[in-house]
Amino acid sequence: MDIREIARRAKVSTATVSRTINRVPTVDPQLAKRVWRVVDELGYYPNTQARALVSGRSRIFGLIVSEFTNPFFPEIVQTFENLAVENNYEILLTSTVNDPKRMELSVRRMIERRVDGVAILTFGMEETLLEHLRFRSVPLVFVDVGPDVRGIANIRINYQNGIRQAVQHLAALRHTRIAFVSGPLHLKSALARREAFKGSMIEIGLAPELIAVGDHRLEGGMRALIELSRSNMRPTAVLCSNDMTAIGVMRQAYDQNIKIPDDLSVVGFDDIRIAEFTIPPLTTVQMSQKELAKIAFEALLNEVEGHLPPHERHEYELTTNLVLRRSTALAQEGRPPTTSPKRAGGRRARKV
Amino acid sequence: MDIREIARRAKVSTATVSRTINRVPTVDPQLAKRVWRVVDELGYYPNTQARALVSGRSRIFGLIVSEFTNPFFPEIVQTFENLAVENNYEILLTSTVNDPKRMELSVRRMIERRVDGVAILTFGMEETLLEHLRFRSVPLVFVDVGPDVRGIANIRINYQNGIRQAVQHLAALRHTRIAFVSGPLHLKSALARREAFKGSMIEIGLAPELIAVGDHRLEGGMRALIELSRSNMRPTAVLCSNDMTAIGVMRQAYDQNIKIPDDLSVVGFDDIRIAEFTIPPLTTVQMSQKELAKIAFEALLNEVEGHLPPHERHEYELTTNLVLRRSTALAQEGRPPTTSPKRAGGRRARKV
DNA sequence: TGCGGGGTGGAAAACGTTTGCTACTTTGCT
DNA sequence: AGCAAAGTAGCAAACGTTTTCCACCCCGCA
Repeated sequence: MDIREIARRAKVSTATVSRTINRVPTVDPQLAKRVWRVVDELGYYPNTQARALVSGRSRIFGLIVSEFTNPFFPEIVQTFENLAVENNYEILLTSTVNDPKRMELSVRRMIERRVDGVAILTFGMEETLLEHLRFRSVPLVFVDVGPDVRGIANIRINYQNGIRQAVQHLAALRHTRIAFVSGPLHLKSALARREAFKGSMIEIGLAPELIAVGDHRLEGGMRALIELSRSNMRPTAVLCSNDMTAIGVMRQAYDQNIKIPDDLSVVGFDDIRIAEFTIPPLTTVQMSQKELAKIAFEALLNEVEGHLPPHERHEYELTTNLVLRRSTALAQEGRPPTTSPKRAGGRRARKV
Repeated sequence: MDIREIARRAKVSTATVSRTINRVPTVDPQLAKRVWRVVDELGYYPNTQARALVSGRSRIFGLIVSEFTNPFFPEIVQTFENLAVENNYEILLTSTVNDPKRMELSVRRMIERRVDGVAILTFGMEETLLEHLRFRSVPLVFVDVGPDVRGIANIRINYQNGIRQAVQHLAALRHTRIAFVSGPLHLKSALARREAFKGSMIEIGLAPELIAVGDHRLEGGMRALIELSRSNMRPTAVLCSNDMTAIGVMRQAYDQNIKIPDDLSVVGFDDIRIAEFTIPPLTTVQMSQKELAKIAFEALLNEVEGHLPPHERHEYELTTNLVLRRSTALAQEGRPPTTSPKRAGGRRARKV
């Protein structure tokens, strides 16, 4: 069943059917009504492929992430989809799983399906691949550390803001031996977080000495805590480069019978969904995934439909903020005899 | 840049280019090589929309889930995508967010993009909507409780298996007061789980009396534990209808200073990713999301490309299995003085 | 030498839309 | 009443492929 069938039954031309469906205002309301009736009766749905072919616009946005199973992304995908349906777009969702082959494939898939724009929300994309997209002048939006190139929108992330808040929060709780567990150091985003930590410590006269390197995953957090608790400057608080690391730290603490937050304060980064569900709920620096997705989508929409000056570099910013939950407490030395009555019975000798 | 451009430069017809690209064996290797060179030089990528238009096959599979932020789905989406790229398919991912409007939109989007098949991995889809798909004879695969209709593939889930294992595991640990926290009772899948629990209890001579109803979310689990611990038959073990519920139970237990697993054993259902990361790691009944996605994808592929008898009802089965972690232990009464040395110091009087 | 047949490559139709152009109808004004 | 202008609707080309014929070439055989 195609547009011609509709035209025949409504006794009009296909042009009129097309115009009716696309709500072109020049068609007579009488006719339009007739067309709509047939459309509804037959349950006609226009063929998007044919549309795309002739109009040159697919109404598809590509979304490249690294892995869906990375808890950072589901919220992003959901928000992106919500915006997409609102604006009559479809999403071509692609994951790189950190595999160069898959990255290349991702880009190829985007091009073959003729997406109208691509949001690249993964770190560590090879620049040569992007040339393919830029070459076809597909609008692009990058997060955080996109190549500094005209014609690519960029979302800069203000790590400093949230991390400073976290450090100062810990300092206010009388912590001085504050450790940092970084992410893998080849990631620009991980480096940026570490630098923000150092800066924030120095600002308030503390030495950023206790730094362990993790891998942004559970295991790295666990290892890092082992390493840190062996040091002779054992920390009373740990700030982590992401939430999974923090969860790893808490898990390791549990295994070593270190009570959180009584014996050790832990702060994460990202505020992924489950941060709220850990035991205890994790205090963390929020980098709003909703907001990020929203900015990314709107940036794309701007590039495609808005009338921004082309070939300019468009910058957006996302800031980060501390959200307090229950994984931090006064440092042990300075704490009054009884703190939170609910979490009684914490103060047992540390085992390590 | 299109196929004609390639044809011109390679001095062949578009037909030959098309055949070359599609690896039709009748084209002369000499010519083919010439074509490929031009293709590579120009970085030509065929236009999928044009392809789809003429071939009638979009090479897109629809995937309908309820919400990406539901931790049950990311693994499914990831696996589905992996299989898709392997088979040169694209995914049209759609979420219903449990909103009838969005469900309708989901179906409409599938039809407009002319997907080759749809996997419906959400519970509670309105049947009338599916008529639209069936009417266009789009291959469908349902999970669990699809309408019993010819031409729709169905993945049956064997809840009984895993739940029986869970109950017997608890019984073996000398638990007798085993409670169940169900999901929302309008969900067939929740009902099935509850029935499986009842059956498994009765089988071994225990009365399935302690049943609270939750909502498959954290909050429901928390409320359920409050309710259960008020009862005069306080349970020593709780089996939950899904993992989020179990996490809620554990959270509530933490707040009430009930030690898990020492004072209370907890078992979840689903084995979502984070079940491994809770404190303590959650013992749960695994309903493999990878496996589910795989079955769904292959079912679709069978319907589309395989030569199964059409108009027959194809059934698949997914079984469930208990995976042991650390949220269960011997019931308190029957436990020897020292159990796991690592988790020392649990045995404090319960506060509730 | 002539003919049949297998193997290759090309011309052109088709897929289902949108849209520029044209032609017709109506309206309003003089 | 006659004409211009405005408002509507239709014709047909175009989008970029695949695929069906069909024609051609070359080979082998009689």
